[in-house]
Amino acid sequence: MAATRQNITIKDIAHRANVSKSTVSRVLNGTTAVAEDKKTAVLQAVADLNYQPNVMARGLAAGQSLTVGVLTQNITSPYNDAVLLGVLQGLRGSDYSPIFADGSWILEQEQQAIQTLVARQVDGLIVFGGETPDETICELAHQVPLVVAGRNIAGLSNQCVYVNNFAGAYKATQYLIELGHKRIVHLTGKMSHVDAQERLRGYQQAMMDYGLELDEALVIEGNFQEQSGVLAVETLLLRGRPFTAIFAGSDQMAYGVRLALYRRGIRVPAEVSIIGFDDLGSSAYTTPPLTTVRQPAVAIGQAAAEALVAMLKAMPYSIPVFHPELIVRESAMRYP
Amino acid sequence: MAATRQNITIKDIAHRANVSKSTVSRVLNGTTAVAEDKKTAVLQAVADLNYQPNVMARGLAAGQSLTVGVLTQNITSPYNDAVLLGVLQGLRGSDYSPIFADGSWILEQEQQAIQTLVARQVDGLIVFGGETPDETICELAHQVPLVVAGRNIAGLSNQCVYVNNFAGAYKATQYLIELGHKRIVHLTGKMSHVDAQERLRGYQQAMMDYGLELDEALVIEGNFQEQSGVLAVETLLLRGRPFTAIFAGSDQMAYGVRLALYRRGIRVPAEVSIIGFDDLGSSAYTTPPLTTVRQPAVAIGQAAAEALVAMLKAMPYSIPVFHPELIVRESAMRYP
DNA sequence: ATTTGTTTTGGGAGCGGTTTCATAAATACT
DNA sequence: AGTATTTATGAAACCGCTCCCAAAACAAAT
Repeated sequence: MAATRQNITIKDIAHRANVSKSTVSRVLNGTTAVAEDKKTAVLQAVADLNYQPNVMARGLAAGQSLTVGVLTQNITSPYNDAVLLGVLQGLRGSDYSPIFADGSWILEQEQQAIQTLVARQVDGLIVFGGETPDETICELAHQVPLVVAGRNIAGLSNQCVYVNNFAGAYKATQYLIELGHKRIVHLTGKMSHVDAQERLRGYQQAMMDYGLELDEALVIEGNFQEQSGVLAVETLLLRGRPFTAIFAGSDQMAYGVRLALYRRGIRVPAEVSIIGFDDLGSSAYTTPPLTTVRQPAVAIGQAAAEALVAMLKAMPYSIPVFHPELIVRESAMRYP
Repeated sequence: MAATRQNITIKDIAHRANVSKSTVSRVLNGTTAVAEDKKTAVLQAVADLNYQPNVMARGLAAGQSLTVGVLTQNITSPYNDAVLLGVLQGLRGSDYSPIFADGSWILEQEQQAIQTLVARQVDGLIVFGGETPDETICELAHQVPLVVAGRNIAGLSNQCVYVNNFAGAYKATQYLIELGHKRIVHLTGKMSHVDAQERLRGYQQAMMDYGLELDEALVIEGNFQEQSGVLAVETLLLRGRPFTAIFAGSDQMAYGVRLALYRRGIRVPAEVSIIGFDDLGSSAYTTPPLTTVRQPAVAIGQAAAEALVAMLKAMPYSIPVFHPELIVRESAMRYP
């Protein structure tokens, strides 16, 4: 029933079952064969006393904590949240519990967070993005099993789970082009993030492949957030360069773009097409519903967690490749 | 620099500083006065060896784990995420680290999650909503310090942090009424949640206070998610009862409502006004920007965490009262 | 029946800290 | 100066569990 707080130990049940502590430990962990009768006696005692092993003692003795550290980055975007949810799901059922520490995209705080996690003897680490340089992470990877989510680190790519941003951006751009658009704006994320860089590359490649001009004025740097979307539109309008479509590097920015256009009375998609990136839950409910590139956020988190658990059990694991998928809804249409 | 994995113990630094383990422990915890010279020697050794105390060992010995358990409910809604972020922030700086377990709004799984947490000797618990009956939580509260977020439990209200849903709903409805609306729809959340019940009450009270008819047909049960918003509008239209405004029990449902109306070509707010509840980040960027009742999600989480930490330190604490605030944007207007 | 080989089982030494207790040193008091 | 107090410090017990090791129990083989 209710969790009885702090008391009965392995000793108690050893006594009650008339065996030694060692034997109790054995049946509990299944490390060695134990006579059937003693086994049931132990199990009975465990049930009777509602025994719960002390995880800390176990951890101390066995040298592992059965926890995995999760280094988050200021959980704030719906996308990250979804990945996190995936992690939780992926861990469920395993014996591991997640313990969080936040880095807030600030190098120093990240280091601090990692310290905290390591001091807590986490058995493994899941690292979300962050500002920590690749080499530092590689180094860290030698000291503790780790999986990186949402970031691809050179020399560690078999421990990274991410989607091909380049391909996703390419698809989005290609889609727009094939709809007849020629003056396509790309609103990037924060360019210090690899994701943003890759998406820009995908956009550029698609434009080039289709023989379209790469106009500098059509690329605007945002920061993944809504507000930068509205700013971008204002900048664009100010510049006066014509455009018929906007490919935003995140759904959130697409929302901002949408609103700014709405404010100016510019119809979507009749006058300007919009396409986003992420496919947040609410993107299916914007007006009009947003055409976007889906990143399977939950699946990514789950894969990361499962891979880590497999690593910890020294079992073979493989990280699936995640392909971004174009979700066609109603915010983009043929031009002219 | 990099976190050195698993090795130097208190013994090492005791040796290096030419003192006993006890003394090291003392200077580290400041439990007893220690001669100045030995103290600096210890500190020096700690610095030299980059010593990190083993949290599990410390926990075992001291009988506390310096972790707090967080019982989440299927992190999935942006609102919950924000509260969670607040918890993380509130814990930062304290010595406590959060460890998560998810209940998914499923009673059985919740129990399981709580078990897990308790087995890990968490020093305190933060409980998010959930299906666990009030009494069970009260009982639990006797066994482990705990704070409840987003739910008000009778007889435990000084350990609950939440907003006054009734007042928030009242405000929203009142606002609509004062704009001249008379046929106001209320789209509720899942009625098994107290929040939804309270909001409904607030709506009803406001209607009554202003002498407006309480038409059963104008109340529709949703489930907090977007889809139930579109369903609601369809139902409404089918019923054929006229209405000029919709007060949705969550922003997400408001999004759904907005889309359904858009589909039917019904203008917002010209023909129908919409008002939501929560004030999610993206609600400022919908078209039109959503008028809604703000719940200070992050602050709530933070308050919960801080209160818990205070409890654990046996310090006096008080949980601030959170007042929902009406955020007037553009989805509601005067009628006629 | 004795020896050899296999399981089972209990005893006990850690794991890395904290904390009680007793001792040694330092300070106070008569 | 001698005794009573008050610190500062180290030794050792303990937290609850795992796991090595050797003793015990049982089987098989000579």
